[in-house]
Amino acid sequence: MVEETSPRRTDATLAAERLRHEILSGGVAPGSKLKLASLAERYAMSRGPLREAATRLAAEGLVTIEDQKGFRVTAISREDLLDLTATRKRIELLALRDSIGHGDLAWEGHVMAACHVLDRVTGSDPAQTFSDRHRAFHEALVAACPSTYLLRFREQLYALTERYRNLARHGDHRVRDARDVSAEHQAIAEAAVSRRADEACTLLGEHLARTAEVLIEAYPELFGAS
Amino acid sequence: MVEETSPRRTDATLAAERLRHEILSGGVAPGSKLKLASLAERYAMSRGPLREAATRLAAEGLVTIEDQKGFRVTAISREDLLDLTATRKRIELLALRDSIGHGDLAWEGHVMAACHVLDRVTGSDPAQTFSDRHRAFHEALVAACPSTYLLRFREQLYALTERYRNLARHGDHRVRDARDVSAEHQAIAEAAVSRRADEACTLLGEHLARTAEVLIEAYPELFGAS
DNA sequence: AGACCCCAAAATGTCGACATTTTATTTCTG
DNA sequence: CAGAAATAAAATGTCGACATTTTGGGGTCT
Repeated sequence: MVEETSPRRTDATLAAERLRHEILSGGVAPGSKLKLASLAERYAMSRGPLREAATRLAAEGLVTIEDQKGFRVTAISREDLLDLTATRKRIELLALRDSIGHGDLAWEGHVMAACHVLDRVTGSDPAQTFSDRHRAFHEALVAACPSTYLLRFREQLYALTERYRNLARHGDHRVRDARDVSAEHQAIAEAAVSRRADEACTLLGEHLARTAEVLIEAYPELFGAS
Repeated sequence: MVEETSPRRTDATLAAERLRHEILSGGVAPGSKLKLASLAERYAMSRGPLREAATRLAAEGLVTIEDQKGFRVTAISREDLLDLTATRKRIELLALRDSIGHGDLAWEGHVMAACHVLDRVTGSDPAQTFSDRHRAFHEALVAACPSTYLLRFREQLYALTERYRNLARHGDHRVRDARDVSAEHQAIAEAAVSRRADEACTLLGEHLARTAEVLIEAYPELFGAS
């Protein structure tokens, strides 16, 4: 999907990107209010663009709007994580199967490249964080899916999952996977480019489920302090 | 789904509802610009709330934003309709299967009620238009699906489809179905409440595909004047 | 005639200020 | 002292005005 970057991004767009990054990376606590006044000061702009940015994020499920009471970061819960994971699995598998069916040689190359870069330590280029490379890999897997709607939904769900992941990591660092994530990724990539759709879907499904399990275990009670 | 109606809706929310209705009913041509100035005059409010309303509608896919160039009604195309239909079919079938699996007796009642009311002529209550009842029926079918994410996606896709339908009807009236839509609805409802999931999904899938065919045929070239 | 530049009209994006609602604090009462 | 009413503080929602960008038209030069 080509990023239609406008020649000159508007303040609202810029604010949306920045705020999205803050929420996704776990910088602001779930359920906390978005005080536009302080945000406006930090971002060095008026409240107008901030309102629009928050509205856009609300569309992605990262922010909730309550009339006359402003915006607040969407709360998290065990049920939400379960629903999110289950739905993501379904959507993601549909997209993967499509992608395997439609992908050409270039697609295979991108998948293998993203998989290769994923685990290696990119010593000199920390501009691409691990989260970015991880996102790029999963995106490459489904990139050949022809349905823009499905891909849009998938992206939304991926973003929401990423927030949970970053919140868990931010909370305490004991979320270290006992599993070999690297091997899982490689197995998925190989099955995908080899056009073994059933196997790839099975592997990806297990991969997602396992990720969710780790996250659920990471939240003993799910009451974030702040 | 309980409508969390805030005690006092804000102007932006009101504008969003009104504008959504206008776009869905085919009042404004696809691809046309949303001139906020004239809209502000018609709605008797400032451009601020209008901006927010348009932003929300952009999240639902009814409006597209281009930085520095404002908002415009999302364009329509044959490919978009095809993708939309295919994706909707997938999502809708997932939701229906879930709903059949989880629905209780009350759900069965609501489905049958919505189906019964659908075709009958409600002589004295035109407040519920046919579109509303049609929407209510399809919503009742999947109402027992436990996944809020899936239902949200389904609702979005349904709305987008409804726009195409209204545009076709608005364009020229020869979009009269040769098929017996009423019978199709009834068959789906019966299969659903009888817990014959496979049959219900097959019927609903054919129903959706047939609707899309009618729409595609309704657009000879798909170049809206204006 | 066609392409280019320049300029005016219109529309967008942003800001600061005001009215209203919510939220927190104080004060009064039983 | 508890609880509720009254009040003060803060935050939201909305408006009108200004700066910037896009858009459309006219004129000029090759």
